[in-house]
Amino acid sequence: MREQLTGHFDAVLREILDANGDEGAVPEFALEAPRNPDHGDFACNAALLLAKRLRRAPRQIAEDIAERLGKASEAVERVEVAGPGFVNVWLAGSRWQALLPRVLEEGARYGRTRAGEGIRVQVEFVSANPTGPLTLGHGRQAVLGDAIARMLEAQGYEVTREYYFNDGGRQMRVLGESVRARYLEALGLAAPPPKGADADPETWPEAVDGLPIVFPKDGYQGEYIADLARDLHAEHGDALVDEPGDGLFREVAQTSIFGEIRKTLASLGIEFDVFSSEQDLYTGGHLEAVLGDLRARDLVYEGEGATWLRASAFGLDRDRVLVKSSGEPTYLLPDIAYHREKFRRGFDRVIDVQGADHKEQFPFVVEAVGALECPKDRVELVMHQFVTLTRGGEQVKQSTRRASYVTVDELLERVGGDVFRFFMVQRRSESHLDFDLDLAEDADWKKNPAYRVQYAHARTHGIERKALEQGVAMPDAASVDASALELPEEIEILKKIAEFPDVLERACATREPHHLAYFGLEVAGLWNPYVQDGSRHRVLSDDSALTNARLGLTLGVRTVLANALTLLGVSAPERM
RNA sequence: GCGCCCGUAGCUCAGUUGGAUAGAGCGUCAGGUUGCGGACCUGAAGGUCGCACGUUCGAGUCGUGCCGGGCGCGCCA
Repeated sequence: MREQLTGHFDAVLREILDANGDEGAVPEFALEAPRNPDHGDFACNAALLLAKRLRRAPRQIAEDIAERLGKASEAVERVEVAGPGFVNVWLAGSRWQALLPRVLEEGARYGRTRAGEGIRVQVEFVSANPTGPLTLGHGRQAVLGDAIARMLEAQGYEVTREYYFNDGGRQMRVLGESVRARYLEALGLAAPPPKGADADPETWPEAVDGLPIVFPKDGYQGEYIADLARDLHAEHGDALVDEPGDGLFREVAQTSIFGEIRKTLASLGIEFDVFSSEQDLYTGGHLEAVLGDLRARDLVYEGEGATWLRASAFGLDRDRVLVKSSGEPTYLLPDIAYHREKFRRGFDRVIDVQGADHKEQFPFVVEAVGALECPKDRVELVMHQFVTLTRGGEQVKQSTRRASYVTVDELLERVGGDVFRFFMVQRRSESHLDFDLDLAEDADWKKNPAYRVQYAHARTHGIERKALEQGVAMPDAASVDASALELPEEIEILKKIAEFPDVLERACATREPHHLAYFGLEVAGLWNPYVQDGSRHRVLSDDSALTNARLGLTLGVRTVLANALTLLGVSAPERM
């Protein structure tokens, strides 16, 4: 509908420019639905943009546009010049009503496009190292990344969801050592690390009660580590006393924790297509290759016993270590190698979803792969800020170090996957997210935004159930006739339904799924009061034409709500 | 100190490539309903868009400088 009108405007502006002997291009004008309905269905600012160029008053140009436009299209019911020179357009009322058969026809496809057909895009997200359960930050990222992937799929892109984890470096060794320490504690051969006031590792004694503290100072203190150690003790007795932390302990811990992470993701309904590990890059010889290629471009040098990336050559503020003096790579080198592999695997577009704490390092990776002839402008970063948890009006303190943080699992247990997802995706990703646990646990659909949208959807099924009880058939695309929809609130709902494709397109293009959440809330905000106020407009009445139209509206509302919720990974229940 | 993000109603937050009178939910207040359910309706108040300059027909939106909050600035990942 808007495309058509844009075309009309384009043609009219061409005429006007020609009439003025101006052969320049038609300016990029805006044609949008104004907030204020008194300003028409669409408003165009073209006259304002042309005022200077044509040296005429904007209102005068607007009058010209309005006059020509009226003749150009039958879909236009009324054109008006307003304000400083806006051209406001009213479409014939039937235009909105004519939308309904199309929406019912397309159903789950409504809003989808094929814009991305044949384009391969990788979305890398979560990518948490298997050293512990997923935190709320990971949870936000999981929901965000998956929603972005879903939106891209809805636009026809060929999407690969990928999870990358570091299993080659120090962190995993520390993990193994932590489990080993707990194992030795279980055997009575080691003392646990001090707690409470003496918790600072720098002040730990060598031994307590004659037992050495073998727990690493930067070890993982979570209870799950002790659980793993107890399991190993139960299975192997004391047979592992001489086992190094970096061996069996590490492997068992990694496998077990990764299993838990995947279980958490599965309960959120998230499945990855590919898991990539740092270890694969080692065994494939990719690190040496990258290092050699960077060296060939004089981007690597030795200093202080380490190997450095000459990042200052890219205009970045400092150089970075690629290989430590110990001979071990930092995370940066595998990261560069990994990103080069992304392009070698044929992705046209690469999206990295990461927490704000990783943002600083992104340019180093991008510039490095760019120097290796990769199309660096096709890598983009979607950054998200952290999550805080509020309960009873107070922030719940989270401390990774003391392993006293709320996990995704714990929250899922309390509020369920749908509420979790909706809350996590409701905010712009670059804003802090305050997860209000009281609100999330509130079962009241009037208050809890996730339920408000779901309930609006369930209500459309409630109406259908009642219709069937009364022997009234639901209309379909062929039998629906929306012309009886004349009330302002009904036209408003139709307009909102018409917006959906634009909302999806924008949300997808900007990688901002929160627009879909707000769209759902807006639809619910129109639909719930409409249904509630059955005294003024009952859907089911004696007037069969009106009933048909309102049932059609019901199905239209259902369609956009179901589609929006599905794109967010939130279920669209038939009853609540 | 430097870099990035944020600052909009009492609270949590939206605000479409710069557009007309800045919005939603919750909370507050005032009326109306109390019929069965966890979930009733209507309306109102509430704003110097952190501050100040600048860009222009027009700034919450763009630029510069301050103020306040968060994150980052390792041979950690």
